[in-house]
Amino acid sequence: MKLSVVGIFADLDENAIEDVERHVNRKTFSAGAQIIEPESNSSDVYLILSGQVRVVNYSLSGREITLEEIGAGGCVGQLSAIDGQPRSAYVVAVADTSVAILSPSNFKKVVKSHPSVAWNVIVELARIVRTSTRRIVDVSTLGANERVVAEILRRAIEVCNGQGEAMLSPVPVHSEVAGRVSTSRETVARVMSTLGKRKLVAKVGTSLLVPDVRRLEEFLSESIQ
Amino acid sequence: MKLSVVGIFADLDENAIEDVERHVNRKTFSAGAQIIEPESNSSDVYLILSGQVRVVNYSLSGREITLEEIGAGGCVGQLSAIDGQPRSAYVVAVADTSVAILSPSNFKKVVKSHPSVAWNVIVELARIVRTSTRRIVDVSTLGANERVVAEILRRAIEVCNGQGEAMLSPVPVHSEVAGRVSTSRETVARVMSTLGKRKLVAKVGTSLLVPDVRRLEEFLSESIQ
DNA sequence: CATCCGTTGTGACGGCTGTCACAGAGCAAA
DNA sequence: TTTGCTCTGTGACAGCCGTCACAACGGATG
Repeated sequence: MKLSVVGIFADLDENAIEDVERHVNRKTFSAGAQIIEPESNSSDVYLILSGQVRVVNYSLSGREITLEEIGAGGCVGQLSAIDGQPRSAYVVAVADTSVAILSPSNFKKVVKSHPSVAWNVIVELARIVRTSTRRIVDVSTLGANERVVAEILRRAIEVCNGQGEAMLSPVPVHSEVAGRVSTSRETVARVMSTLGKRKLVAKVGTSLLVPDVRRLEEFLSESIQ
Repeated sequence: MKLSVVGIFADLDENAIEDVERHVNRKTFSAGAQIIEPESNSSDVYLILSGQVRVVNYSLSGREITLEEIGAGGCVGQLSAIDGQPRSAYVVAVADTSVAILSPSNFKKVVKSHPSVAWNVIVELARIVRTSTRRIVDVSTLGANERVVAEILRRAIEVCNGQGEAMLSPVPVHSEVAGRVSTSRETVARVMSTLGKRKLVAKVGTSLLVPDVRRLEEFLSESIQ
Protein backbone atom coordinates (compact mmCIF):
# COMPACT_ATOMS: atom_id res chain seq x y z
CA MET A 1 0.00 0.00 0.00
CA LYS A 2 1.36 3.35 -1.02
CA LEU A 3 1.40 6.33 1.32
CA SER A 4 0.13 8.43 -1.55
CA VAL A 5 -3.43 7.29 -0.88
CA VAL A 6 -3.38 9.43 2.24
CA GLY A 7 -5.50 12.52 1.70
CA ILE A 8 -3.36 15.01 3.51
CA PHE A 9 -0.36 14.02 1.37
CA ALA A 10 -2.30 14.35 -1.87
CA ASP A 11 -0.19 17.21 -3.19
CA LEU A 12 3.23 15.88 -2.22
CA ASP A 13 5.63 14.83 -4.93
CA GLU A 14 7.45 11.49 -5.13
CA ASN A 15 10.47 12.64 -3.17
CA ALA A 16 8.52 14.09 -0.31
CA ILE A 17 6.36 10.98 -0.02
CA GLU A 18 9.44 8.81 0.06
CA ASP A 19 10.84 11.01 2.74
CA VAL A 20 7.74 10.50 4.86
CA GLU A 21 7.89 6.80 4.08
CA ARG A 22 11.21 6.55 5.90
CA HIS A 23 9.63 7.85 9.10
CA VAL A 24 6.56 5.67 9.43
CA ASN A 25 5.94 2.25 10.91
CA ARG A 26 3.41 0.04 9.26
CA LYS A 27 0.99 -2.11 11.14
CA THR A 28 -2.19 -4.04 10.47
CA PHE A 29 -5.24 -4.53 12.65
CA SER A 30 -7.86 -7.16 12.10
CA ALA A 31 -11.54 -6.29 12.22
CA GLY A 32 -12.68 -5.56 15.74
CA ALA A 33 -9.22 -4.76 17.06
CA GLN A 34 -8.72 -1.68 19.19
CA ILE A 35 -6.28 0.83 17.76
CA ILE A 36 -6.44 3.68 20.28
CA GLU A 37 -7.90 3.91 23.74
CA PRO A 38 -8.65 7.04 25.76
CA GLU A 39 -6.32 8.44 28.39
CA SER A 40 -3.40 6.61 26.92
CA ASN A 41 -0.56 9.04 26.44
CA SER A 42 0.75 8.01 23.09
CA SER A 43 0.24 10.71 20.49
CA ASP A 44 0.96 8.91 17.26
CA VAL A 45 -0.95 9.71 14.11
CA TYR A 46 -2.47 6.77 12.24
CA LEU A 47 -2.67 7.09 8.48
CA ILE A 48 -5.19 4.64 7.12
CA LEU A 49 -3.94 2.88 4.00
CA SER A 50 -6.79 0.41 3.66
CA GLY A 51 -9.75 -0.76 5.67
CA GLN A 52 -12.08 1.20 7.90
CA VAL A 53 -12.01 2.47 11.46
CA ARG A 54 -14.58 3.92 13.79
CA VAL A 55 -14.01 6.58 16.43
CA VAL A 56 -16.30 5.89 19.38
CA ASN A 57 -17.02 6.61 22.98
CA TYR A 58 -19.14 4.70 25.45
CA SER A 59 -21.70 5.93 27.91
CA LEU A 60 -21.62 4.44 31.38
CA SER A 61 -24.67 2.36 30.47
CA GLY A 62 -22.57 0.90 27.67
CA ARG A 63 -24.25 2.65 24.78
CA GLU A 64 -21.90 3.30 21.93
CA ILE A 65 -21.52 6.86 20.65
CA THR A 66 -20.02 6.97 17.18
CA LEU A 67 -18.07 10.14 16.54
CA GLU A 68 -16.65 9.34 13.15
CA GLU A 69 -16.08 6.60 10.65
CA ILE A 70 -12.96 6.87 8.54
CA GLY A 71 -11.80 4.83 5.56
CA ALA A 72 -8.68 4.48 3.44
CA GLY A 73 -6.88 7.78 2.93
CA GLY A 74 -8.05 9.26 6.19
CA CYS A 75 -6.18 9.68 9.39
CA VAL A 76 -6.92 9.46 13.09
CA GLY A 77 -5.14 10.56 16.20
CA GLN A 78 -4.09 13.98 14.90
CA LEU A 79 -5.58 15.84 17.83
CA SER A 80 -3.20 14.43 20.39
CA ALA A 81 -0.30 14.98 18.04
CA ILE A 82 -1.35 18.59 17.61
CA ASP A 83 -2.07 19.64 21.16
CA GLY A 84 -0.31 17.01 23.24
CA GLN A 85 -3.48 16.30 25.22
CA PRO A 86 -4.47 12.72 26.02
CA ARG A 87 -6.68 10.79 23.64
CA SER A 88 -10.34 11.40 24.07
CA ALA A 89 -11.95 8.43 22.33
CA TYR A 90 -11.57 4.84 21.27
CA VAL A 91 -10.60 3.96 17.74
CA VAL A 92 -11.50 0.47 16.59
CA ALA A 93 -11.03 -1.25 13.27
CA VAL A 94 -14.35 -2.22 11.71
CA ALA A 95 -12.62 -4.07 8.89
CA ASP A 96 -9.13 -5.45 8.46
CA THR A 97 -7.10 -2.30 8.37
CA SER A 98 -3.54 -1.42 7.52
CA VAL A 99 -2.05 1.78 8.82
CA ALA A 100 1.14 3.80 8.74
CA ILE A 101 2.09 5.30 12.06
CA LEU A 102 3.76 8.68 12.35
CA SER A 103 5.20 10.02 15.59
CA PRO A 104 3.92 13.40 16.76
CA SER A 105 7.23 15.12 16.14
CA ASN A 106 7.49 13.75 12.63
CA PHE A 107 3.89 14.70 11.99
CA LYS A 108 4.63 18.25 13.05
CA LYS A 109 7.74 18.31 10.93
CA VAL A 110 5.85 17.22 7.81
CA VAL A 111 3.01 19.67 8.43
CA LYS A 112 5.32 22.58 9.05
CA SER A 113 7.59 21.93 6.12
CA HIS A 114 4.90 21.36 3.51
CA PRO A 115 2.29 24.12 3.23
CA SER A 116 0.06 21.88 1.14
CA VAL A 117 -0.05 19.29 3.90
CA ALA A 118 -0.84 21.97 6.46
CA TRP A 119 -3.67 23.23 4.30
CA ASN A 120 -5.07 19.73 3.83
CA VAL A 121 -4.99 19.19 7.58
CA ILE A 122 -6.85 22.47 8.03
CA VAL A 123 -9.49 21.45 5.51
CA GLU A 124 -9.89 18.08 7.19
CA LEU A 125 -10.27 19.63 10.64
CA ALA A 126 -12.77 22.13 9.27
CA ARG A 127 -14.83 19.24 7.94
CA ILE A 128 -14.81 17.61 11.37
CA VAL A 129 -15.81 20.85 13.07
CA ARG A 130 -18.71 21.27 10.66
CA THR A 131 -20.09 17.79 11.20
CA SER A 132 -19.62 18.07 14.96
CA THR A 133 -21.50 21.33 15.25
CA ARG A 134 -24.26 20.00 13.05
CA ARG A 135 -24.57 17.08 15.41
CA ILE A 136 -24.65 19.32 18.47
CA VAL A 137 -27.42 21.34 16.91
CA ASP A 138 -29.31 18.18 15.92
CA VAL A 139 -29.13 16.66 19.34
CA SER A 140 -30.19 19.93 20.96
CA THR A 141 -33.08 20.76 18.67
CA LEU A 142 -34.46 17.48 17.35
CA GLY A 143 -36.07 14.63 19.18
CA ALA A 144 -34.62 11.14 18.94
CA ASN A 145 -37.12 10.09 16.28
CA GLU A 146 -36.36 13.05 14.09
CA ARG A 147 -32.65 12.49 14.42
CA VAL A 148 -33.08 8.98 13.06
CA VAL A 149 -35.08 10.21 10.09
CA ALA A 150 -32.55 12.98 9.51
CA GLU A 151 -29.73 10.43 9.46
CA ILE A 152 -31.49 8.21 6.93
CA LEU A 153 -32.24 11.30 4.88
CA ARG A 154 -28.60 12.39 4.90
CA ARG A 155 -27.47 8.97 3.72
CA ALA A 156 -30.15 8.93 1.06
CA ILE A 157 -29.20 12.36 -0.25
CA GLU A 158 -25.61 11.20 -0.61
CA VAL A 159 -26.52 8.43 -3.05
CA CYS A 160 -29.61 9.96 -4.61
CA ASN A 161 -29.98 9.44 -8.36
CA GLY A 162 -31.67 11.68 -10.92
CA GLN A 163 -35.16 10.26 -10.23
CA GLY A 164 -34.97 11.15 -6.54
CA GLU A 165 -34.48 7.49 -5.64
CA ALA A 166 -31.78 6.29 -3.30
CA MET A 167 -30.50 2.80 -2.56
CA LEU A 168 -28.76 2.28 0.74
CA SER A 169 -26.88 -0.93 0.64
CA PRO A 170 -26.38 -2.79 2.73
CA VAL A 171 -29.39 -1.99 4.91
CA PRO A 172 -28.08 0.14 7.76
CA VAL A 173 -27.75 -1.85 10.96
CA HIS A 174 -30.04 -0.27 13.54
CA SER A 175 -27.56 -0.28 16.40
CA GLU A 176 -25.02 1.43 14.18
CA VAL A 177 -27.47 4.19 13.25
CA ALA A 178 -28.35 4.52 16.92
CA GLY A 179 -24.70 5.11 17.78
CA ARG A 180 -24.48 7.87 15.21
CA VAL A 181 -27.50 9.83 16.39
CA SER A 182 -27.22 9.22 20.11
CA THR A 183 -30.29 7.14 20.69
CA SER A 184 -31.21 3.55 21.40
CA ARG A 185 -31.45 0.63 19.04
CA GLU A 186 -35.14 0.23 19.85
CA THR A 187 -35.95 3.80 18.88
CA VAL A 188 -34.29 3.26 15.49
CA ALA A 189 -36.29 0.06 15.02
CA ARG A 190 -39.55 1.84 15.78
CA VAL A 191 -38.78 4.72 13.43
CA MET A 192 -37.74 2.41 10.60
CA SER A 193 -40.91 0.49 11.15
CA THR A 194 -43.15 3.52 10.74
CA LEU A 195 -41.13 4.72 7.74
CA GLY A 196 -41.79 1.32 6.20
CA LYS A 197 -45.53 1.51 6.91
CA ARG A 198 -45.69 4.91 5.25
CA LYS A 199 -43.86 3.57 2.20
CA LEU A 200 -41.09 6.08 2.71
CA VAL A 201 -38.54 3.29 2.70
CA ALA A 202 -38.68 -0.32 1.58
CA LYS A 203 -36.38 -3.28 1.89
CA VAL A 204 -35.25 -4.61 -1.46
CA GLY A 205 -33.15 -7.70 -1.01
CA THR A 206 -30.13 -6.65 0.96
CA SER A 207 -30.62 -2.90 0.46
CA LEU A 208 -32.92 -0.23 1.68
CA LEU A 209 -34.74 1.68 -1.02
CA VAL A 210 -35.84 5.25 -0.51
CA PRO A 211 -38.26 5.64 -3.41
CA ASP A 212 -38.68 9.40 -3.06
CA VAL A 213 -36.07 11.33 -1.15
CA ARG A 214 -38.09 14.53 -1.43
CA ARG A 215 -41.06 12.91 0.31
CA LEU A 216 -38.84 11.70 3.14
CA GLU A 217 -37.58 15.24 3.56
CA GLU A 218 -41.13 16.57 3.75
CA PHE A 219 -42.02 13.92 6.30
CA LEU A 220 -39.13 15.04 8.46
CA SER A 221 -39.97 18.72 8.32
CA GLU A 222 -43.62 18.20 9.08
CA SER A 223 -42.92 15.84 11.95
CA ILE A 224 -40.83 18.62 13.43
CA GLN A 225 -43.63 21.11 12.64
CA MET B 1 -5.92 48.22 18.14
CA LYS B 2 -3.01 46.26 16.79
CA LEU B 3 -3.43 43.18 14.66
CA SER B 4 -0.72 41.54 16.71
CA VAL B 5 -3.24 40.65 19.42
CA VAL B 6 -4.69 38.08 17.06
CA GLY B 7 -3.67 34.60 18.23
CA ILE B 8 -3.04 33.04 14.87
CA PHE B 9 -0.61 35.84 13.99
CA ALA B 10 1.31 35.49 17.27
CA ASP B 11 4.53 34.40 15.62
CA LEU B 12 4.56 36.87 12.75
CA ASP B 13 7.18 39.60 12.68
CA GLU B 14 6.51 43.32 12.21
CA ASN B 15 6.76 43.25 8.45
CA ALA B 16 4.41 40.37 7.98
CA ILE B 17 1.85 41.92 10.32
CA GLU B 18 2.03 45.18 8.42
CA ASP B 19 1.52 43.28 5.21
CA VAL B 20 -1.64 41.69 6.60
CA GLU B 21 -2.70 45.10 7.88
CA ARG B 22 -2.87 46.38 4.32
CA HIS B 23 -5.42 43.70 3.39
CA VAL B 24 -7.96 44.04 6.18
CA ASN B 25 -10.97 46.24 6.70
CA ARG B 26 -11.75 47.37 10.20
CA LYS B 27 -15.23 47.56 11.57
CA THR B 28 -16.92 47.86 14.95
CA PHE B 29 -20.11 46.31 16.22
CA SER B 30 -21.99 47.44 19.28
CA ALA B 31 -23.17 44.96 21.89
CA GLY B 32 -26.06 42.89 20.58
CA ALA B 33 -25.30 43.49 16.91
CA GLN B 34 -25.33 40.58 14.52
CA ILE B 35 -22.03 39.96 12.77
CA ILE B 36 -22.74 36.84 10.73
CA GLU B 37 -25.93 35.06 9.85
CA PRO B 38 -26.35 31.54 8.49
CA GLU B 39 -26.79 30.76 4.82
CA SER B 40 -25.31 34.07 3.83
CA ASN B 41 -22.64 33.48 1.27
CA SER B 42 -19.95 35.81 2.38
CA SER B 43 -16.86 33.96 3.54
CA ASP B 44 -14.87 36.65 5.28
CA VAL B 45 -12.81 35.90 8.35
CA TYR B 46 -13.36 38.15 11.36
CA LEU B 47 -10.35 38.78 13.57
CA ILE B 48 -11.46 40.02 16.94
CA LEU B 49 -9.35 42.89 18.18
CA SER B 50 -11.39 43.73 21.26
CA GLY B 51 -14.73 42.80 22.74
CA GLN B 52 -16.51 39.49 22.80
CA VAL B 53 -18.68 37.52 20.40
CA ARG B 54 -20.88 34.49 20.72
CA VAL B 55 -21.47 31.84 18.09
CA VAL B 56 -25.03 30.56 18.40
CA ASN B 57 -27.81 28.69 16.75
CA TYR B 58 -31.52 28.68 17.49
CA SER B 59 -33.90 25.79 17.81
CA LEU B 60 -37.31 26.17 16.18
CA SER B 61 -38.80 26.75 19.61
CA GLY B 62 -36.42 29.68 19.91
CA ARG B 63 -34.03 28.21 22.43
CA GLU B 64 -30.53 29.49 22.00
CA ILE B 65 -27.72 27.00 21.51
CA THR B 66 -24.33 28.50 22.26
CA LEU B 67 -21.56 26.90 20.27
CA GLU B 68 -18.67 29.11 21.29
CA GLU B 69 -17.78 32.34 22.95
CA ILE B 70 -14.72 34.13 21.64
CA GLY B 71 -12.87 37.15 22.96
CA ALA B 72 -10.11 39.44 21.81
CA GLY B 73 -7.42 37.66 19.85
CA GLY B 74 -9.75 34.99 18.52
CA CYS B 75 -11.29 34.68 15.13
CA VAL B 76 -14.59 33.57 13.67
CA GLY B 77 -15.77 32.66 10.23
CA GLN B 78 -12.73 30.62 9.28
CA LEU B 79 -14.79 27.58 8.28
CA SER B 80 -16.45 29.22 5.34
CA ALA B 81 -13.15 30.72 4.25
CA ILE B 82 -11.56 27.29 4.38
CA ASP B 83 -14.16 25.14 2.68
CA GLY B 84 -16.29 27.65 0.80
CA GLN B 85 -19.48 26.26 2.33
CA PRO B 86 -22.17 28.63 3.59
CA ARG B 87 -22.13 29.85 7.16
CA SER B 88 -23.70 27.51 9.63
CA ALA B 89 -24.38 29.70 12.65
CA TYR B 90 -25.07 33.19 13.88
CA VAL B 91 -22.32 35.31 15.35
CA VAL B 92 -23.43 38.13 17.61
CA ALA B 93 -21.43 40.67 19.57
CA VAL B 94 -22.02 40.33 23.32
CA ALA B 95 -19.97 43.44 24.02
CA ASP B 96 -18.85 46.35 21.89
CA THR B 97 -16.47 44.66 19.52
CA SER B 98 -13.95 45.80 16.99
CA VAL B 99 -12.83 43.45 14.27
CA ALA B 100 -10.53 43.25 11.30
CA ILE B 101 -12.03 41.58 8.28
CA LEU B 102 -9.99 39.43 5.94
CA SER B 103 -11.29 38.13 2.62
CA PRO B 104 -11.16 34.37 2.09
CA SER B 105 -8.51 34.62 -0.59
CA ASN B 106 -6.28 36.83 1.54
CA PHE B 107 -6.82 34.49 4.48
CA LYS B 108 -5.69 31.56 2.38
CA LYS B 109 -2.73 33.54 1.14
CA VAL B 110 -1.58 34.36 4.67
CA VAL B 111 -2.08 30.82 5.89
CA LYS B 112 -0.25 29.27 2.97
CA SER B 113 2.67 31.64 3.02
CA HIS B 114 3.34 31.55 6.77
CA PRO B 115 3.78 28.07 8.23
CA SER B 116 3.45 29.45 11.75
CA VAL B 117 0.02 30.88 10.95
CA ALA B 118 -1.04 27.57 9.43
CA TRP B 119 0.06 25.75 12.54
CA ASN B 120 -1.77 28.17 14.80
CA VAL B 121 -4.93 27.70 12.76
CA ILE B 122 -4.51 23.95 13.11
CA VAL B 123 -4.11 24.22 16.88
CA GLU B 124 -7.17 26.43 17.12
CA LEU B 125 -9.30 24.06 15.03
CA ALA B 126 -8.07 21.13 17.13
CA ARG B 127 -9.24 22.96 20.24
CA ILE B 128 -12.67 23.45 18.71
CA VAL B 129 -12.89 19.81 17.70
CA ARG B 130 -12.02 18.72 21.21
CA THR B 131 -14.62 20.88 22.91
CA SER B 132 -17.23 19.88 20.33
CA THR B 133 -16.71 16.18 20.80
CA ARG B 134 -16.75 16.58 24.55
CA ARG B 135 -20.07 18.28 24.22
CA ILE B 136 -21.46 15.56 21.98
CA VAL B 137 -20.43 12.96 24.51
CA ASP B 138 -21.89 15.01 27.36
CA VAL B 139 -25.22 15.50 25.70
CA SER B 140 -25.39 11.82 24.77
CA THR B 141 -24.38 10.36 28.10
CA LEU B 142 -25.43 12.82 30.78
CA GLY B 143 -28.86 14.00 31.77
CA ALA B 144 -29.70 17.69 31.68
CA ASN B 145 -29.10 18.08 35.42
CA GLU B 146 -25.69 16.49 35.26
CA ARG B 147 -24.71 18.63 32.31
CA VAL B 148 -25.45 21.74 34.32
CA VAL B 149 -23.35 20.54 37.23
CA ALA B 150 -20.59 19.55 34.84
CA GLU B 151 -20.59 23.02 33.33
CA ILE B 152 -20.35 24.73 36.70
CA LEU B 153 -17.60 22.30 37.63
CA ARG B 154 -15.64 23.09 34.49
CA ARG B 155 -15.83 26.80 35.15
CA ALA B 156 -14.86 26.27 38.75
CA ILE B 157 -11.84 24.15 37.84
CA GLU B 158 -10.65 26.91 35.53
CA VAL B 159 -10.40 29.45 38.33
CA CYS B 160 -9.71 27.12 41.25
CA ASN B 161 -7.17 28.38 43.78
CA GLY B 162 -4.81 26.34 45.97
CA GLN B 163 -7.42 25.74 48.68
CA GLY B 164 -9.83 24.11 46.25
CA GLU B 165 -12.03 27.19 46.29
CA ALA B 166 -13.34 28.88 43.20
CA MET B 167 -15.03 32.22 42.67
CA LEU B 168 -17.15 32.60 39.59
CA SER B 169 -17.80 36.23 39.00
CA PRO B 170 -20.11 37.49 37.94
CA VAL B 171 -22.68 34.85 38.87
CA PRO B 172 -23.38 32.94 35.68
CA VAL B 173 -26.70 33.92 34.15
CA HIS B 174 -28.93 30.85 34.08
CA SER B 175 -30.15 31.27 30.55
CA GLU B 176 -26.58 31.60 29.35
CA VAL B 177 -25.56 28.36 31.07
CA ALA B 178 -28.66 26.73 29.62
CA GLY B 179 -27.56 27.71 26.12
CA ARG B 180 -24.19 26.16 26.66
CA VAL B 181 -25.40 22.78 27.83
CA SER B 182 -28.51 22.45 25.69
CA THR B 183 -31.16 22.60 28.33
CA SER B 184 -33.78 25.02 29.60
CA ARG B 185 -33.35 27.99 31.88
CA GLU B 186 -35.69 26.39 34.43
CA THR B 187 -33.60 23.27 34.69
CA VAL B 188 -30.52 25.36 35.41
CA ALA B 189 -32.45 27.26 38.09
CA ARG B 190 -33.53 24.03 39.78
CA VAL B 191 -30.03 22.57 39.72
CA MET B 192 -28.46 25.75 41.09
CA SER B 193 -31.08 25.74 43.79
CA THR B 194 -30.25 22.22 44.99
CA LEU B 195 -26.52 22.94 44.75
CA GLY B 196 -27.16 25.90 47.01
CA LYS B 197 -29.14 23.81 49.51
CA ARG B 198 -26.33 21.28 49.68
CA LYS B 199 -23.81 24.07 50.30
CA LEU B 200 -21.92 23.11 47.16
CA VAL B 201 -22.18 26.67 45.91
CA ALA B 202 -23.06 29.95 47.59
CA LYS B 203 -23.75 33.45 46.39
CA VAL B 204 -21.28 35.97 47.73
CA GLY B 205 -22.23 39.43 46.64
CA THR B 206 -22.05 39.46 42.90
CA SER B 207 -20.10 36.21 42.58
CA LEU B 208 -20.76 32.55 42.99
CA LEU B 209 -18.47 30.78 45.44
CA VAL B 210 -17.67 27.11 45.06
CA PRO B 211 -16.17 26.41 48.49
CA ASP B 212 -14.87 22.95 47.65
CA VAL B 213 -14.43 22.05 44.02
CA ARG B 214 -13.53 18.48 44.91
CA ARG B 215 -16.83 17.98 46.69
CA LEU B 216 -18.72 19.32 43.70
CA GLU B 217 -16.89 16.84 41.55
CA GLU B 218 -17.87 13.99 43.86
CA PHE B 219 -21.46 15.15 43.83
CA LEU B 220 -21.46 15.00 40.05
CA SER B 221 -19.97 11.53 39.82
CA GLU B 222 -22.30 10.06 42.39
CA SER B 223 -25.36 11.65 40.86
CA ILE B 224 -24.38 9.89 37.66
CA GLN B 225 -23.75 6.66 39.63
C1' DC C 1 -31.29 -30.73 9.35
C1' DA C 2 -30.31 -28.50 14.11
C1' DT C 3 -27.97 -24.95 16.54
C1' DC C 4 -26.36 -20.56 17.43
C1' DC C 5 -25.76 -15.80 17.24
C1' DG C 6 -26.55 -11.29 15.65
C1' DT C 7 -30.33 -8.73 14.37
C1' DT C 8 -35.11 -7.03 14.38
C1' DG C 9 -39.87 -5.87 16.11
C1' DT C 10 -42.99 -4.43 19.75
C1' DG C 11 -45.32 -3.94 24.24
C1' DA C 12 -45.13 -1.92 28.93
C1' DC C 13 -43.52 1.22 32.14
C1' DG C 14 -41.46 4.87 34.48
C1' DG C 15 -38.43 8.75 34.94
C1' DC C 16 -36.63 12.77 33.25
C1' DT C 17 -37.13 17.23 31.69
C1' DG C 18 -39.23 20.71 28.62
C1' DT C 19 -43.07 23.70 28.83
C1' DC C 20 -46.43 26.72 30.87
C1' DA C 21 -47.64 29.62 34.45
C1' DC C 22 -46.94 32.79 37.91
C1' DA C 23 -44.76 34.99 41.93
C1' DG C 24 -40.80 37.42 43.56
C1' DA C 25 -36.32 39.95 43.51
C1' DG C 26 -33.20 43.20 42.19
C1' DC C 27 -32.08 47.20 39.87
C1' DA C 28 -32.21 51.37 36.89
C1' DA C 29 -34.62 55.10 35.39
C1' DA C 30 -38.38 58.41 35.76
C1' DT D 1 -42.01 56.13 45.07
C1' DT D 2 -43.58 54.02 40.89
C1' DT D 3 -42.76 51.84 36.72
C1' DG D 4 -40.58 48.59 34.03
C1' DC D 5 -37.22 45.64 32.93
C1' DT D 6 -34.42 41.27 33.35
C1' DC D 7 -33.47 37.63 36.06
C1' DT D 8 -34.80 33.96 39.42
C1' DG D 9 -37.45 30.30 41.84
C1' DT D 10 -40.89 26.62 41.91
C1' DG D 11 -45.17 23.95 41.14
C1' DA D 12 -47.86 21.09 37.85
C1' DC D 13 -48.22 18.35 34.01
C1' DA D 14 -47.60 15.71 30.03
C1' DG D 15 -44.98 13.52 26.53
C1' DC D 16 -40.89 11.59 24.92
C1' DC D 17 -37.92 7.89 24.97
C1' DG D 18 -34.57 4.85 27.37
C1' DT D 19 -34.82 0.46 29.49
C1' DC D 20 -36.40 -4.18 30.18
C1' DA D 21 -38.40 -8.19 28.38
C1' DC D 22 -39.39 -11.42 25.09
C1' DA D 23 -40.57 -13.34 20.53
C1' DA D 24 -39.24 -14.04 15.95
C1' DC D 25 -36.21 -14.07 12.02
C1' DG D 26 -32.23 -15.27 9.13
C1' DG D 27 -27.93 -16.50 7.87
C1' DA D 28 -23.91 -18.94 9.15
C1' DT D 29 -21.86 -23.28 10.49
C1' DG D 30 -21.76 -27.93 12.15
